Amino acid sequence: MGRPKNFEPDVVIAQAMETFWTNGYAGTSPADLAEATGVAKGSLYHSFGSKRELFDKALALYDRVGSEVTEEFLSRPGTAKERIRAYLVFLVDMDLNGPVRRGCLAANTALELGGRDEEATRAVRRTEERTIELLAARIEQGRRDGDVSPEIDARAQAQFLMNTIVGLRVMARTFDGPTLYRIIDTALAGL
Amino acid sequence: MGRPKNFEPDVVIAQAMETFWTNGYAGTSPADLAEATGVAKGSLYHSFGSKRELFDKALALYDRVGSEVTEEFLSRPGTAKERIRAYLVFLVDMDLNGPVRRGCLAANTALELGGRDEEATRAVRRTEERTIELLAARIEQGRRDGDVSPEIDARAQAQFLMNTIVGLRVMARTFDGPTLYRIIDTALAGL
DNA sequence: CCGATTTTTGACCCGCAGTTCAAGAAAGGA
DNA sequence: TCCTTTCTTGAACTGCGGGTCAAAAATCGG
Repeated sequence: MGRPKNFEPDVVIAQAMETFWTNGYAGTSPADLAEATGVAKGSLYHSFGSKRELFDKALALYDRVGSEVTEEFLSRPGTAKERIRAYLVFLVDMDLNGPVRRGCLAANTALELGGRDEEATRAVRRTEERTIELLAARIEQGRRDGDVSPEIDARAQAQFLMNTIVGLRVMARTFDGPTLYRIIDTALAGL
Repeated sequence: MGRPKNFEPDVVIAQAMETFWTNGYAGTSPADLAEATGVAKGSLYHSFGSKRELFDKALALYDRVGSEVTEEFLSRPGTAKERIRAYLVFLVDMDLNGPVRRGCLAANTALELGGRDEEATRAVRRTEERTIELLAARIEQGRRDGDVSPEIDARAQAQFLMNTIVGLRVMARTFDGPTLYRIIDTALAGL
């Protein structure tokens, strides 16, 4: 009972995520969120409590969607190296083709709030860990399939790739496509 | 003539740099700068014009100091791989040992202002380019010395290393020392 | 010592960020 | 229909961020 919500909370969270992604946490005002979602400020506070709590929901959504995309990319047919390259290229292209280069929400948050904000730091780390797991699993599978050398330490390699990804998404702010693609090639030379 | 300045502009810029480095551009208020420098707000505005202009000076200083340190590290005796490893370890340790993990001012700025702020983006890119040059030159020298394979493309390798550095300085916000050192090892395996 | 020049400084201003709130609107139940 | 509950919304409030200013304080040349 009571008056029904006249918006889909999940949709609003998704719109908020986009806004935070583009403008950063501090760079997004309640007014921005109201405009982006079409929901009045007061109503947002009523439903989500605070800007901060809404941001947490946005981070969680980003984590879910991100790991789905990663899984999807890595599970398609091909060698480990091929699939991982396709994934990295996809990430870079996402930045290059967008109207604004916004990088990775998790990495952006790590830089903006990392160390200063307990909860945000944990959320970011969770997202990174999960990606590392997925990469490590795919490399492991490559070893079983025989397209990855048994010398390779899957987890170490996955952590290194995670580092490369984070780097790329920051470098995408300042460097051009060819340079970024060349970095991908060099990073994957060891696989 | 006129009343002499009560402070060393270079010292104030250095103190401002530290503050921006720790708290970010948006996260640093004029009041913070006044407290960090011991100079009253009005006086800072009189001398530097605006928060933004002071930040530009801070970025320029960071660039100068950074390239000196890089040069210093790479020019010591040893193979290219040894010297570059020492440099990467130094950067990581800097973050790990500090009271707060603040990463790299240039990378932080790339994320905070990159794409949105013309001047800042250029400054960051300048710093990154310079580092790449220094790394490429050292690798080139390694090739001449015979400790680097002639197969290696010095510039591509340098860009890749720059990417690794940027990644490390973001990952330092969320990951522990051993993981970061392992990433360095993996990244340098190809040299 | 006086005026010209340059700094110093806290007080002051404007606007906006983040939040709260009171009044009203839309449901369902008795 | 009226009451309760839940949601909606713009108005209003508080605090602070970035910046300006007027008056006082150093310094120097004449």
